[in-house]
Amino acid sequence: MQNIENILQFHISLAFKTLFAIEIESNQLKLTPTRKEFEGSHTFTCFQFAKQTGKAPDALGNVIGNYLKQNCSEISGFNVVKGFLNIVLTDQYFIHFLKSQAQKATFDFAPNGQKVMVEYSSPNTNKPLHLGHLRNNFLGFSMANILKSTGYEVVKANLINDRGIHICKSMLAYQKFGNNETPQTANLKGDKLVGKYYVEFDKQSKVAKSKLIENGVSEEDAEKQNPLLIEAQEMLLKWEKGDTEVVNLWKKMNSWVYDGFETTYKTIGVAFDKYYYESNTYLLGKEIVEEGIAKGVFYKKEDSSVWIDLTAEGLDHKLVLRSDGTSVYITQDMGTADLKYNEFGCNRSVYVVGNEQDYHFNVLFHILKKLNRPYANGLFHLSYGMVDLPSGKMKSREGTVVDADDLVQEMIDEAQKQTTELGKIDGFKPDEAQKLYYTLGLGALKYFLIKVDPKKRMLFNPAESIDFHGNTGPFIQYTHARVCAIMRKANELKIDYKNTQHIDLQATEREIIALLLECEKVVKQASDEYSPALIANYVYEIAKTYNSFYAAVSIFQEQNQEIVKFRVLLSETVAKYIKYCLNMLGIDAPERM
RNA sequence: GAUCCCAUAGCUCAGCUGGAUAGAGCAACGGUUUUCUAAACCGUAGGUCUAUGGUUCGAAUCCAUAUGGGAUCACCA
Repeated sequence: MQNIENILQFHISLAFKTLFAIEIESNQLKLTPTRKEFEGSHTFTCFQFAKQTGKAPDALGNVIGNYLKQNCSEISGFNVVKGFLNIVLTDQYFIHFLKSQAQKATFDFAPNGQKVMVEYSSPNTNKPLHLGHLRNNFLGFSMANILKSTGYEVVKANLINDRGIHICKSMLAYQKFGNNETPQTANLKGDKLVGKYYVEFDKQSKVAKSKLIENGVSEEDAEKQNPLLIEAQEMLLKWEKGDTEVVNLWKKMNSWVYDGFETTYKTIGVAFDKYYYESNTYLLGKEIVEEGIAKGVFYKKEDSSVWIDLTAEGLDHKLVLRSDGTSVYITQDMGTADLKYNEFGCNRSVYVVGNEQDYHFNVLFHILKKLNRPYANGLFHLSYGMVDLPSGKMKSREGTVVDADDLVQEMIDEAQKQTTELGKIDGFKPDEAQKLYYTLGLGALKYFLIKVDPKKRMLFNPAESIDFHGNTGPFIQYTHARVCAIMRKANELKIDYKNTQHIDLQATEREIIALLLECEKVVKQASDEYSPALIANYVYEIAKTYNSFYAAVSIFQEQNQEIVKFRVLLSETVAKYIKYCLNMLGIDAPERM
């Protein structure tokens, strides 16, 4: 069945052609949802066509409205208010649409033959995951689901930053102060144990630094002369040379961290198809530098450092290789981009990375375009804002981070508290109840982090637990569970709702179906614009409108059996849409709560 | 110094590819349950859309400038 918006646009375009001999492309005719206070579901704005048709907006609306009413069987009527043509669809069309949706096994788009990689999470192995990582993980996982739903073949990748000076800091502190403790002996998750030594390094190096300053060394020199930092740098050199002792320690501590991360990933419900490790990729990209010089994209300075001039793009001159021939970050990112493409051949590639790296990715993408990489035009940086606390930015060294595992547990506990208070788990087995707390706690957390436009920074107040009422995950989950209760009763009563006949609809019923008509467009937009938030806000709209309907009418008390059937069908379809949308966000839709 | 992002109700956010009287949730106040799940629903109140100018039939939305907040740019990662 063809999309109603296209049908309307087609007929409006035809109206312009027939009535005014004006050719307007269908997709130039913008339709907006009709405001609630007017009758209709789609609105066509006439102002912009007043001049070329020589008619006042109101008159134009009437002429087109009449044409549509006579020529388009999906339209039952129209009204014109101050130049806005509000189009009223027939109830038959709404019901027909509902029935067609009820038959669908899935709302996924047909495969489009394109392949996309979504790189997200990408943690450092020197400290545990925190709230900021959760935003990244939920956005990335959700984005992968949305792309998959719109027809892409998706590869979820995690590029783990497992080497570098920050890792050596944890290693050094462990070596000095760790007494060979292990996650088992310390009874700590592996990532937490390693993180503990990262903090310890910072603490000890501050002590060492202030001692130097006491002895008359300047602030700046004390930083450079700090013996702990020097040792860490030496350790990094040893690692690069493959020193057995250092490498073994590195392997041991990283394996602890990976165990810890896997536990967290499993809990928060994210997964990856491919892991990349910087220890394997940090040397990549040098041959691309050579290639770039040969192509004249890069230039070499006298000190043999290599640069790119991006002033024409409004950026700067940017270093791509140091004078000593060693890589910088962007060198390996070029190499990794090639590696990914050679391995998976994705024509699109999404990097879910915080907005502090906006400039970096801007440069990287410009470089890859200049190097004529076949995948260059499909690159996208899904940049997201920081999660701030009321006190400001989270800082791991200052202990002001909200730990991911702790927060998840708090959410589950809060779900348990609220569920128990409401007395909603009668008849639940203990493990079912536990699963529900988990589903609701995670649902609240994920929705909270996803509903905000990714590019905006957002505020999290630890003093106020994340809400379970209003515009929240549990509200939407609740609506789903409500419908499931309806369906259980409908099945009990053996209502043959799939076979619903044509009836007259209520305004609120039309409103719901009009929303469902929007779904495809919203999902497409979320996919094209890389914004899971659009789906979050959309599914909330559905839940809210359905709850309004639910309170306004009675389904099973209704005398007319055809109306009962219709309402059950409407309810079932709403539940399917809610579940579909929530699942794209990585949120489960419970059947009871 | 340069560049980028952000600013909407007391709070948290939608709306931003120009359209009708700027919307939700939370918090506040009032109401709704012998009926399908009240984590809900209905209502009241709450706004100089940071400011000024411009573009036009029409600006929260586009442009310019200013203010405030954040981030980035170094042979750092």
